[in-house]
Amino acid sequence: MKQLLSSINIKINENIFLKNPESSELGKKIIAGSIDLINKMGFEAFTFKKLGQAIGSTEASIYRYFESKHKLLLYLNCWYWSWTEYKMMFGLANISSPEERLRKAILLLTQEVVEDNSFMHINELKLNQIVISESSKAYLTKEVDQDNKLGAYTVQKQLVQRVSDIILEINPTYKYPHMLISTVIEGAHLQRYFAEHLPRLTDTSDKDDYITSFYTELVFKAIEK
Amino acid sequence: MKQLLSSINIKINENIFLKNPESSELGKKIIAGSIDLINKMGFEAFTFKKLGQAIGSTEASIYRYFESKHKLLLYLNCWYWSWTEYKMMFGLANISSPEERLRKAILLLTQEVVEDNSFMHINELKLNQIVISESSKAYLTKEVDQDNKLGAYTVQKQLVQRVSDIILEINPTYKYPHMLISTVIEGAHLQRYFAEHLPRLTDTSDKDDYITSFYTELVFKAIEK
DNA sequence: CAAAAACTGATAGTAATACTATTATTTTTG
DNA sequence: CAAAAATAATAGTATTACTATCAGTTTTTG
Repeated sequence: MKQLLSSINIKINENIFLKNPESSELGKKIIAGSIDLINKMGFEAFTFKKLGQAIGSTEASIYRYFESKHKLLLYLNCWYWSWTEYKMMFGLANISSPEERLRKAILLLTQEVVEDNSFMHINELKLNQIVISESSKAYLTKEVDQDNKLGAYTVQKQLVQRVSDIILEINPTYKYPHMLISTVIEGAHLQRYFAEHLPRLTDTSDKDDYITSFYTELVFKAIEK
Repeated sequence: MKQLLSSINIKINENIFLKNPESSELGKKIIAGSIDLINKMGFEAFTFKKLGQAIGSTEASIYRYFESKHKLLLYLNCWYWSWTEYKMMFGLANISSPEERLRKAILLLTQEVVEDNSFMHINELKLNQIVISESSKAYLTKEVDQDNKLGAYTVQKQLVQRVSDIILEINPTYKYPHMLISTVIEGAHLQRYFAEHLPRLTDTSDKDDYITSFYTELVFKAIEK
């Protein structure tokens, strides 16, 4: 898997950047550095000036890659979901039972990212943290509709569609497959955040992965005929 | 209900404001005006200067009520959830069946706010929109833990606890009542946002309230013994 | 009812942010 | 190796998120 993934390069919608960060060393430093910095200081406090200092470059140079820090966040978000989609495609291949495929899909969507597959310059662990804490800021803005037109959320939609299709394979009459899956995706991230910062909004345990268990059970009961 | 609610005044945690906005005309204008403006332009573009202009006052005067626009958002959030808790308390009173209480609770948590009970200067409809689009920004920050210590999220926690207790009344062995309810609360808001801006992440229909139906079904199936 | 206290508005000021523009230098590539 | 492209260095602008000061007005309270 590690080998396999490392040889694939994740393609990001071209509308999101001005110059592809994968196309140069500086670009890669911008991505790696931003993952680091946003994780450390939060998206609000993060600036291109600070990023420039951190990676030994300048504000102006970074602006040649991304129009704004909001676009950079869209980029990271896109990357994360494309990466998740790849993991999903490989993870579900060769599983014939739709129930097993669904189970695996939920696992992939809800489990904690622990190992760093070290996708070159991208630390998936830190990126996962960012997606948990910051990604909703990528769409909860007055520019959603514009960004949506640019295709900034296409990958998420695809992912939701893909898993919804599995649900419909199992129960073709289930009425809310998209709602169910988007509830699981966003919910799982939120529950991880709550577990760390607002534990009374969730149920925690040291044992196994409560979050995955909860959502797996939830989905299978929901779609039961 | 309208009469009843109007006579109650919602008490907000004193740590959140510098001076209680309920204590003066200017304070009330700040709240009413901010609900209006944040709704119109989004939290990011909203500033105290613009608010001052909108309500015929000044930036400096507003800063005497709230330390920052973030604190003002916490205030609006607190107000909304306190209001929801009141609606819940009245709505659930005298219902003896825990199943019926749970059903009503889910309805109150997931339904669209349509009428404006006109709680004096507060437009609940607009406030509901703000909570949908902006409230996650109230906790997805690097200051969560501090704000949590101030008690900024106490009402939400209480609400989750209250509904969890109903679940446990129905099924005392259910393992994830808090996760289930916080998933419903946040999920319902998110689904409304998706329905408006990212419809492929949800399932829509013109007919009845799909969101309430979905979450009601989800919860009852989840807690089945 | 007078003095004190609190409140508000007006104005000014600061450091930082989110950019844009210009030019010089370095690197790439044909 | 020359032309083109990319980057660094620097400067500049409007706006933001505040803080500070002060004077006039209202409210409190002894």
